Amino acid sequence: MSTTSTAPTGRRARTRQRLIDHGLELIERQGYEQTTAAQIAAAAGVTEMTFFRHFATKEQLVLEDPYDPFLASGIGEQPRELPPLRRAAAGILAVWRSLPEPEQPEIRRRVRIAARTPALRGAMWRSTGNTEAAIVAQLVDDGTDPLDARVAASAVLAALVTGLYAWADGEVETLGAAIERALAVVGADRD
Amino acid sequence: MSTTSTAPTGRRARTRQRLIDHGLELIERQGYEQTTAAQIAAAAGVTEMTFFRHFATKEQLVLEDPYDPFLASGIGEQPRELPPLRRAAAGILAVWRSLPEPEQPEIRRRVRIAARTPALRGAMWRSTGNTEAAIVAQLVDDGTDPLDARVAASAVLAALVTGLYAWADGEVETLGAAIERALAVVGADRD
DNA sequence: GCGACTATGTTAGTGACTAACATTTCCCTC
DNA sequence: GAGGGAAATGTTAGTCACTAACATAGTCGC
Repeated sequence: MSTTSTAPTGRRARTRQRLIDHGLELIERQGYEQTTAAQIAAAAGVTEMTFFRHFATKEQLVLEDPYDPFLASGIGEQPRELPPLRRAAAGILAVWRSLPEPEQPEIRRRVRIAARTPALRGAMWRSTGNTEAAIVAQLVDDGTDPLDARVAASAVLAALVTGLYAWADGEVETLGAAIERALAVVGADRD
Repeated sequence: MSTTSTAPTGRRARTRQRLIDHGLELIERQGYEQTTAAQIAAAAGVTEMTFFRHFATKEQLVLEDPYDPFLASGIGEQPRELPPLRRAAAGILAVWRSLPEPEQPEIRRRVRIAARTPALRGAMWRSTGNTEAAIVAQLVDDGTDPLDARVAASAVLAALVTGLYAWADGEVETLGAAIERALAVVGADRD
């Protein structure tokens, strides 16, 4: 096997990347609804069918899960006396602070498109499913009632996504600042 | 003008009601994706075109905003010392407690369908737009920073919707109990 | 170079919607 | 209780997201 496990370079990977590049550019220029899958495919030098073989839906071209179930991993280290919402928020904040800064320009481009496209704002919630499940599992593991855990997880992710939108729109300088503020509102630090 | 402002009974209203009745029944029996707009229209004795004249999208047949911007009206009466998330949660809880019990069977039917249909879970967030805006406006009016207000509003609504799902799925006995629990998790009462 | 496998192309279809125009049904007025 | 005009619905012909079945073309190990 090749050692370049992080950046595959086969034919399929190249086609996929062309679809992403041309797709995001077209969508930013013309808007999401005004850009058809066929257009993107043509721009990438490929047929519509091939587009859908790479992305099950048009949404997925934009919403390549920017979320990460890994975010939930810090929750277990938070004091159990805290109520679930604050434990979740504090745990995510701790993980975030320990992470290297991610690929911001690419993520921001995607989030900005999602923030401006009503149809995608809804889809964004679906794409957080894995992360939400991970947060719920972690909270329940630590003894939280399952319903309370689901409520807390959805609230924390809603706050996070809202913060991301603000960052993508330029209301907040850095991604880090947006996340810190969003999590503060849901009680990551004591209020 | 007629005095029956609450229950229109014209031809259009009757057609709309037939579409809702047959639509919800078909969808509950066969699933949302498996039920086409044409099927629903035929069951209601009209054409597909008429269906879309009553509901801009198939989603809207199910998601006739069960949310109410009126929920935001109690936020102004909460103490301003509270952080925004808790003010929003406490305000909504206060309004809820002051309301008469709504039409539960109909709402529950809709929420249950939405809870079981991934495509609708995303759409549900879009349909809370008005309520979210009302909460944000109320918080900002009372002096909250706009970004914090948006984060708090989205978190409160996420909690509410998650509670509603649990109620529709039968995990919580009453709608009231579901709402109280969901709002408690986001700090409606002191923790 | 040659097969096996993978990536892409072709064709034909379904279903959610939209636009433009024709037709029916209701209801209000005289 | 006709008649006219608006509201409600029907018809037709599309576009676009997405799917299925089968055909072709690159690619890679050997």
